[in-house]
Amino acid sequence: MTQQRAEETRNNILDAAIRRFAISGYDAASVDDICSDAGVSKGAFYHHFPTKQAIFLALLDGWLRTIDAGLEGLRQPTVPETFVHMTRLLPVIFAAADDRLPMFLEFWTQASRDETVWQATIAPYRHYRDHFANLIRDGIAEGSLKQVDPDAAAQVVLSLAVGLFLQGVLDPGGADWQKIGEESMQIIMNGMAK
Amino acid sequence: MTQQRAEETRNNILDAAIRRFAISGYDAASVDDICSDAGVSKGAFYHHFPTKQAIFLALLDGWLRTIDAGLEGLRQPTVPETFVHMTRLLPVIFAAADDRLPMFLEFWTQASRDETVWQATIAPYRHYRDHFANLIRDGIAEGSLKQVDPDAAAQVVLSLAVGLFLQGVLDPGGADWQKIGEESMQIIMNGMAK
DNA sequence: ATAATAATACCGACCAGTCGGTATGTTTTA
DNA sequence: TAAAACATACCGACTGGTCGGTATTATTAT
Repeated sequence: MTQQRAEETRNNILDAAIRRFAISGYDAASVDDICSDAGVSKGAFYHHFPTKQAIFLALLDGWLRTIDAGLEGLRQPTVPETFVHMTRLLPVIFAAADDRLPMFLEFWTQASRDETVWQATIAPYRHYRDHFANLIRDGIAEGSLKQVDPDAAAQVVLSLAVGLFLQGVLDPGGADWQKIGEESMQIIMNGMAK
Repeated sequence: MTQQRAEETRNNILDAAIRRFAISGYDAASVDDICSDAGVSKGAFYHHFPTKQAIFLALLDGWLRTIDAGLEGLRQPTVPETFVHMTRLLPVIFAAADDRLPMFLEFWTQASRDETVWQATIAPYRHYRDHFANLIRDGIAEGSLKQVDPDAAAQVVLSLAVGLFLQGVLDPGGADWQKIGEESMQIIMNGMAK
């Protein structure tokens, strides 16, 4: 029960920051905004986070953990099935974190300009690519995929995922993204299947 | 020959704006920055553009015209070949407009928050999707593609393009994007080919 | 158990500087 | 000379971050 209040305050600040960044963007969202939204003073803010960027990185870190967790334990009988099954994550992601989605654009935008943010944002994608590449290697080994270049193929999957995600964020009503996602993956797996 | 000087000034402002937005982002790039970079006074700026957003939209408009122009006249003997050939645009886009690329992130970020920018940024993607869908319909008609849902398949292509582009912007050295692009499209076409 | 002490959490006024935009004046062009 | 093009000076609102000080909680001594 030590720092219960402190942790609550910290979470309030994080939640408010998500909201504000999503609405106004990183630059436009002022620390004062975040504080008043969180019902907390500026002093409290700078007690918990050294800079404005620090809270941004904290949010990013939380997101990556969420995705990592989602990618575990969805293995299916065959590798192509596993990939297709993966698209089931899409509606979950979209639904469970509706207001957070614009944050990703913030992550990417900041990453293109700030080396620190870049390291924290982009580097993990290479981790996902490796993950996919290993899956594809398994598929080749089990005979369900033909002998494609695993790294290139993994990149294809990753690009598609990123593209789907970005469009889903920007144009939620533009298509049935769950359906598109599943069909996309199906087509790609068709193209690589033996 | 009336407004020759005026047009030159206008172009200087536009060029400087591209540079500044790419470096610092829309919010952080100040009008003063743009003006001094363009070697022009603030009065001149507001003589040519009513607001800061107006110059942003002007840049966006120019970009969409460029892409539209690039998509013309690359028709190949068959539809799958046409799509694969399309990936040849990638290095051209990347090379010819290196410093402008981060601007796209700005476009997307702004679009997620501003209805006006959204209309100007996202709506055109539906236009591209229709373009792709028509191509796919042609492919089905000519017998090179099997009977996929044209709209869904077009969305796949578009998502892949967006994903490739975004990753290329964020991580230029992370992969050989030209190669990845070509192989991706190849895989997708394999998945849809008859 | 309780008082004393120390550490943490929090407050809000304040700073120096920046922002987009305007008002007004000067120069260039037709 | 009238209008268009450009320059300069300036405004009020707002920025991220600091700082002196105050509650609140945890630790230790008695």
